[in-house]
Amino acid sequence: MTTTRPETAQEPKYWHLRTVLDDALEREFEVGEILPNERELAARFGVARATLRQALEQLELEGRLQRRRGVGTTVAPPRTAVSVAPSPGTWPGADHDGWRTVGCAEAAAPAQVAEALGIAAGESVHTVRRVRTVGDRTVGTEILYVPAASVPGLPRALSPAEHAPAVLRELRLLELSGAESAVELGSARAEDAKQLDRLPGAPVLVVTTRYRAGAATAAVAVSTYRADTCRLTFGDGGAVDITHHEAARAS
Amino acid sequence: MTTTRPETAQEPKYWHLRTVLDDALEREFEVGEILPNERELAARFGVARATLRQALEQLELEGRLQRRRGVGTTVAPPRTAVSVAPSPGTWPGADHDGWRTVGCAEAAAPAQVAEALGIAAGESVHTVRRVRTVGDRTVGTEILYVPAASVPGLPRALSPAEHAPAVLRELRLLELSGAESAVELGSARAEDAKQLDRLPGAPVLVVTTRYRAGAATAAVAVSTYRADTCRLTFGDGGAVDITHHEAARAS
DNA sequence: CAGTGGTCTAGACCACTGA
DNA sequence: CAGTGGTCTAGACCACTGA
Repeated sequence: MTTTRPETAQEPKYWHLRTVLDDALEREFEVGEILPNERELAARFGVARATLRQALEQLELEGRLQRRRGVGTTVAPPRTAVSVAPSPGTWPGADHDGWRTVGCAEAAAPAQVAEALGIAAGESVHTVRRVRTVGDRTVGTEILYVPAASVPGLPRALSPAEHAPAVLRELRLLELSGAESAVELGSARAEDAKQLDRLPGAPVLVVTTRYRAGAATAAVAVSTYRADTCRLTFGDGGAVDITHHEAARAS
Repeated sequence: MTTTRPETAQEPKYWHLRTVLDDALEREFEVGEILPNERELAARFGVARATLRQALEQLELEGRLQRRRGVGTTVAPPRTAVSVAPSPGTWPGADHDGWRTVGCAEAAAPAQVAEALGIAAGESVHTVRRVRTVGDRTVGTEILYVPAASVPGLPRALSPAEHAPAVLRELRLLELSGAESAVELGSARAEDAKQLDRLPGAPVLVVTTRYRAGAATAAVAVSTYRADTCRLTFGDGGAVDITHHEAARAS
């Protein structure tokens, strides 16, 4: 038996498949086009379906494919650029920042949240839930934690519909002295997954932002974006459009 | 047959397992501690090894576990905070920015790189390769593309050892007018994977940064960080330490 | 209800590590 | 060389979609 590429004999089958499929996608498929089904593709490449699926998973993770149960696998459009921490000096909840409020509650701060906010566990915190949509797609969800102490002027008796707007309005009365963000990889919890139209465990980019007013932390936001379809942009613009995929080929 | 939780009967087994393991890690294990091997764990939970592995993969993706072939699975330490785009107005290659140069070459710009740089394909570009280490761990790799036109004062005949330092030095002579970054999920190519001590296809956070001098793009950097072990920080500090894992529990 | 992707099994064998 | 995680197979069945 001879192999055509003895030097790459070590390469896992699924990784090689990924490359082959990736090239084929670029050459022979249009965005939105539907691929042959998995059983068909596996047979065509002479591998088990599980192996084929490993390759597809990679490509989906990289934003090249989109798979939907009961429907099929399609070629994904380029990732959506989502601007994060857009204009310095801006509190969350500006009028047209792309977010839509879906709920708000007041409760005692769990330990981890309290720690991030620099308050005692159990102190009262407003929890504003928001979703971000681009076109008609939900690309991100967010939980914004605002200590009750940050918004002392908040009226008492608020209707559920008035709660979130009031909290955000009060927040804007504070002078924002700075904000820091961190980005890391996570997996979608059941609730987020449903809102993002993904299965639980889907890879997400988690952005944690701390908003400061004076020396204190006035609020903390935890935002969750679909990792397969989003590219998070920081700084003045988001125009850079070299993807990892293309850059790697170039190297 | 009755299930103890009829309302969660729909939950995939591997997802439930992930949760159970995650709780067990927090309660019964120390950072660095080694877990029972996969065959043992699968037997203990009464699932196939493949199913157990799906749960472990999730936890590794989330930075909770570290798996090494031939060694075992250990509880991972908290993610390393890596500062990205640290001080505004700073070119890459400052003296102590955590990067170490590992090579430099000059070649014709491939199409994608040329486009990002705003130059014609085939124009000459210096390609500086660097790695970033924290402690003795390589957490990131980078390719910095600098058009030859950006560094006109570069001496001719340079020894390989002098090439990269000279390019970075020339770059610092330009006035930096701004920089934009984008973060997205990718998978490690063979070369990056080796440097990051991961297998090909490992999830990485890809940061693409465009450095501007005047209206032109003076350089583009593509940095690749281990997604399992890194948390990328933007802005003044990186002190926010709510992880997705903990925030989700709190919600 | 046909067709799709998602989950799960039981098993074999390979690549790698460190004693 | 024993023990670990990584790869791969062949198959069954489930959940979901849209005609």
